[in-house]
Amino acid sequence: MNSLAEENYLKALFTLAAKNNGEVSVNDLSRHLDIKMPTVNSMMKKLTTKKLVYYESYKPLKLTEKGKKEAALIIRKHRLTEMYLVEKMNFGWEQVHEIAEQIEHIKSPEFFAKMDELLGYPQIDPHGSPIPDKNGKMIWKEYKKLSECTKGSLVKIAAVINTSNDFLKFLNEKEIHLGLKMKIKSIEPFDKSVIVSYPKHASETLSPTVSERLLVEKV
Amino acid sequence: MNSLAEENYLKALFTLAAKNNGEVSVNDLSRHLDIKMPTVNSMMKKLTTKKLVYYESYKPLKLTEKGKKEAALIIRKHRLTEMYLVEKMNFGWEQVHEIAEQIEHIKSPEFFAKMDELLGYPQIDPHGSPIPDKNGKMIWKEYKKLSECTKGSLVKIAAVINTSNDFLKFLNEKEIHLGLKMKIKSIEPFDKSVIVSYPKHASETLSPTVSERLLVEKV
DNA sequence: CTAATATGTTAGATTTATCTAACAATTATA
DNA sequence: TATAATTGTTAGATAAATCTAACATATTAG
Repeated sequence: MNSLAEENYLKALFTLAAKNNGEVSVNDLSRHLDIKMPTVNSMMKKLTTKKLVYYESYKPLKLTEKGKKEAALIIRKHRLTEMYLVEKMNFGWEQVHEIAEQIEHIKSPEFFAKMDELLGYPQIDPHGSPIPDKNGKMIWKEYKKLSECTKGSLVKIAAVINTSNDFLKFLNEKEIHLGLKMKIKSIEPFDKSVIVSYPKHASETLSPTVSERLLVEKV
Repeated sequence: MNSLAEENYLKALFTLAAKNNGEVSVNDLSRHLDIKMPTVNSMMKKLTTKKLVYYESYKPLKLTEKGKKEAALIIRKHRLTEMYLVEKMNFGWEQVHEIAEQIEHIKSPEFFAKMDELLGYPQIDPHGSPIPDKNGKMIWKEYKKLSECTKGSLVKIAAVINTSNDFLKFLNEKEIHLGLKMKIKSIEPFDKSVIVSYPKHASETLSPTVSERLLVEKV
């Protein structure tokens, strides 16, 4: 079992690696965690003996497969918690990060399995970030909300957040489905409505309520 | 801010003190926490310098007012968590203790305030144990479920668990209210129904569903 | 009331996670 | 390319929470 400190190093390695094609420097980690380099250095030796990190002096740090899996499971707990707090406890997104930073270290598979169940086994969180499954596997895309895209871009619908029946019915009526490609014609400056076009629909206006719930990828 | 270890000592002191009129020995604590006496001894010195415990060599340990308050707040978090897990996440009572032991250490007043709100500000948990309020104040009785009482005993209704409208309506119809005194005439051996008598009701049969939700005190 | 037993204390060691100071290797730059 | 700047490592110190061994005080029993 990993300590709280070890878990934080694993998580940091995982997220930093995502930005730097799998390689992380001691200095990056040190700054990211606000922990001095010698401390990071010795923790890396420790994680190496635990086969979680692959480390050679003066070379970049890499997570082993085991390390990646354990990190993904912590991130899973973090994202499930955030989503649970927002969806089931009515917190605002800006409030949940700090709480999730603590709850992600709770040791209880049942607790997170229950959250997962109550949330309907989501694969993507409402920021468009993937939620690893209980084996640490995840979709390797980071999606963007339609509401965050810029005028002129061509995007593909990748996922939908908070699939209430009413929302799904709405999408059906508008003939919006996964994989659909659409072009952003313009964005209404006043209320941030997004005006899009796609096959059989030369111009549709999507309110922020809708564009916040559609996750897309650039094409 | 207290460390996780310190919080566990405070909680243990509080619960042990409840059984021994406020005084706890180093040995009791040591056995209860499964931590060796010298460790407990030095932690008590530390908590004394933090004004949480009053300690003199070879004398029993006592929590200060400050210590009692901080302990009560941890117990509040524990009991709210247990209740939340059962009522809102469909856990069984036997599953929640371990999870609550971890969640009680989460630092986030907002998180527990939200649980409290979603549970309707309960003052007593479904075991009949009081839940301290956010100032650490609590009702100083431990109630028993009616279902746990024995034949012949005279009891007073002290609290009601899980106050659904249907249940309150039922109690109204039967003229059962807080403060009502009733005698337990007998207990049906087969299904554990409780047969009671009280003013204007010479004999009422209460099913386990009901007797599990009525908390009483002996008179 | 003494001796045996139980309880409590002190001293010093260990582990984990952190730090600072000093030194070494690598990378960037003049 | 030589040197300066950055990055990484080693050595040793510190604080928290635990332990064991040895000793001291209290309590209980004969």
